[in-house]
Amino acid sequence: MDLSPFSQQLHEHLAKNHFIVFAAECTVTYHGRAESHLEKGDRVIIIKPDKTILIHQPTGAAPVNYMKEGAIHTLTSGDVTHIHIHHPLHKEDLFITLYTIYFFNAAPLIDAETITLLGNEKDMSDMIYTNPQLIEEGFTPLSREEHTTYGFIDVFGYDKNNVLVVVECKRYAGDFDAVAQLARYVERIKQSKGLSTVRGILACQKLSPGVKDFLETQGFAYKCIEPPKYFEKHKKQQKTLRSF
Amino acid sequence: MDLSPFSQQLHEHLAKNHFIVFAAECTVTYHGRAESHLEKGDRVIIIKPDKTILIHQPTGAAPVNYMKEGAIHTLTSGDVTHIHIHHPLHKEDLFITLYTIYFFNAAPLIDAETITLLGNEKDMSDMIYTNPQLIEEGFTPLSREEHTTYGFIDVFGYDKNNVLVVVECKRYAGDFDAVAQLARYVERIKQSKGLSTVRGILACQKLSPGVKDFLETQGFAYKCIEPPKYFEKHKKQQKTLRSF
DNA sequence: GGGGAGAGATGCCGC
DNA sequence: GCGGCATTTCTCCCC
Repeated sequence: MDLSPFSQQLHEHLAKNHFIVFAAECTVTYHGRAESHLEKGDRVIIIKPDKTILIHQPTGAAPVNYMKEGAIHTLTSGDVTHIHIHHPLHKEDLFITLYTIYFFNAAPLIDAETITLLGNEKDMSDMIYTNPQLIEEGFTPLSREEHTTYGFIDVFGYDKNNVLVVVECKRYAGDFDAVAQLARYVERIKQSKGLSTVRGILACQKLSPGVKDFLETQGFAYKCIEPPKYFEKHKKQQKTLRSF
Repeated sequence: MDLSPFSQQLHEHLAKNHFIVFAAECTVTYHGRAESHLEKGDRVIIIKPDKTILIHQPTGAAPVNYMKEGAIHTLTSGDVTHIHIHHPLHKEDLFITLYTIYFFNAAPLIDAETITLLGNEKDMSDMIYTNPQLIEEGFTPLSREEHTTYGFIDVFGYDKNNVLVVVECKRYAGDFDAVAQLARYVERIKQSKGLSTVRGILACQKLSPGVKDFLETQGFAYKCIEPPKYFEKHKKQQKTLRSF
């Protein structure tokens, strides 16, 4: 049995590892970490050169269904086209049935660039290493060892009285989980170093409601610190012709 | 100054709230919760009817840049086309410069369907309500109160000795954070009810390494439970013609 | 609108 | 590969 003209076209672009984008009326079923089903509707389907597939509805930022790199795509066509995407490693299956194709495009896209991102938690702990007085007067960070047997500690060092201090950074609001993390790290440091006193400081822009009390109950402190931003803001908007 | 033919086309589809998809060689800069920059390369850009924008590189499941619903798109064109996306509520800005357009498509897509998803944590706690013996013999769940002042407790009830039990469900591996959650809930229940003894049970498929000891140190128990799956698995693969 | 918590989270790094 | 942890997490739901 031959494939339909559309399936044949899709097949050829898949074989060439093209970036494929099309809009279709379709149904979608997923079996894997969970089970999902989506009745007939219009969606945009993206298949990347690495065989990542994304299915987008007309609203929302997240794909309604997807499959990550490493899947095997299989086509079947009769009155309608079926795509079966199987991921052997994750033991997942995605079944798409295409009823109407609204548009179709594919091209061999090339992109060697990697995004540069600044203002994350790593930048925050870097800033504290460079400017330890942001935590408090007399704070001396130890040489950087992020991934040690002690755990994944953002910053640690000694205070002016030579007491070990563990600092947990959060970009925005410090929540209960952040306090739980800090408690685990302080406990691990105490055990591994055989110390009875280790201080814990939560460094963030603000605290979630109720966290301040919880933090103090545990014997820890809060230090207000904002994450760094290096790029200049475009204060002056570009001269524009039309807006939506 | 007039817009270029491409900008004019884009402008019209934006005005009509169409689902827009195009591939372009472009640069992208973001200012907001963090700062990012991406040098010239080939990407696929999606603009949804709700003005959500997604920028995808040829690999990976996550968009390299994006802006959620509620943004204002502004076009400027000369030798190249600039799109400025501004989100007044989130105080975010995205600047895209388009150098080459590889393909362009837009259509008024309609989708009234909502995805049906099964096998999540809610389904798991529903299953425990219906089959309380999964936790242990004699366990009696109380009426469902997910969002109380105590917090967001998955299941709670009495054991055969009339001792209050808090159950925290996890779909896959129970980790340190799950134990911390359980501890918070048990503590809040003890305080609010004035009880000295409240049991805590972590219900999940398996435990992360080290969590078993931590759980027992805190005086809590582990119960192995798998999340429910309702849809039949497609055991028999469809007859296929070609695979990738 | 903001906070808490789950997610088929994704992605990165280290072991 | 699995595990831990940040994320411009996203999304839902409730206050």
